[in-house]
Amino acid sequence: MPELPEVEVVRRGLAEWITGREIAGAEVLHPRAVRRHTLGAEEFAARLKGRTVELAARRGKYLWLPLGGGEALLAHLGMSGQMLVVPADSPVERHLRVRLTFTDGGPDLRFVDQRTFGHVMVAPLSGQVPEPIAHIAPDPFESAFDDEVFARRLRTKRTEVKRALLDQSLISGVGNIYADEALWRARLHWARATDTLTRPKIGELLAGVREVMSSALEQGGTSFDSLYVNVNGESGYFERSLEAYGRRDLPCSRCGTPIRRDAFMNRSSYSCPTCQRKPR
DNA sequence: CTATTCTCCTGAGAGC
DNA sequence: TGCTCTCAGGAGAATA
Repeated sequence: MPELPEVEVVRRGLAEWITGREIAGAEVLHPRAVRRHTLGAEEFAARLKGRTVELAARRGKYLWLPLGGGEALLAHLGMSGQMLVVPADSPVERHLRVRLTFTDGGPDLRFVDQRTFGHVMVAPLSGQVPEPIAHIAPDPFESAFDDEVFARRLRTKRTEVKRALLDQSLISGVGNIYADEALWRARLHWARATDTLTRPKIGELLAGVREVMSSALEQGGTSFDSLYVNVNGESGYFERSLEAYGRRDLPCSRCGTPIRRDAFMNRSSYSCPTCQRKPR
């Protein structure tokens, strides 16, 4: 559920509330949350103790907190992960997985994750980016993202355009929801073969990705309040602004045709049968 | 090498 | 009411 805009909302919250603070201790309440930290939960906690958070960074759906010494606390929210900034004496959340306390006695940073697809780890930085995510492409809001390189790589692939959008090594930050929204904006069917896309159409697709994510980010900002870093996918934006995703049988806002749901990669794909013509 | 499928997980909601 | 089934889906691992 959390895609680039939601993760960016979290990053901003962390930048505001966690930057410059020294970690007093870390507690791992569920080992699965640190499964990608190869040295284990105890080492994870020990590695964090006494470290100071320098800033909050993000690429695509990953976010990380540089800790100095060439290392960072790297996090992926998965499906249901939340980073909450809550008073240290707040009751333990039902799905609390990792808890960080700080030497200033201020609010905790808590990683809460119902479905445990998310994870956190301490990882070395290689340049600006944590080593474990070096294979991830820049996201479309980074200056490092090159539209021409994306277009070239996209047309070289032999797959469907939606699969390509979800391929984080090609473009990062796009998940199932914003993929459907971007395709609707670009009037592209999800199954369109990437090697048949024209350069102008790829331009429309990238514009669609950027527009929908920018718009979502503007509205995502509203779900953040002072002591609470919210990753609440269903708030505000989803009710009002989605044009395709989750709108099965509802009229397309451009042409009135009922939106169609197709099975796609063991999940769903929503599109307008009229605006987004199925390829032969 | 590339492209695709499998797997992990919990809770909400539907259907009987 | 309480059970079973389906669905939600990111991304690394496994497979074709």
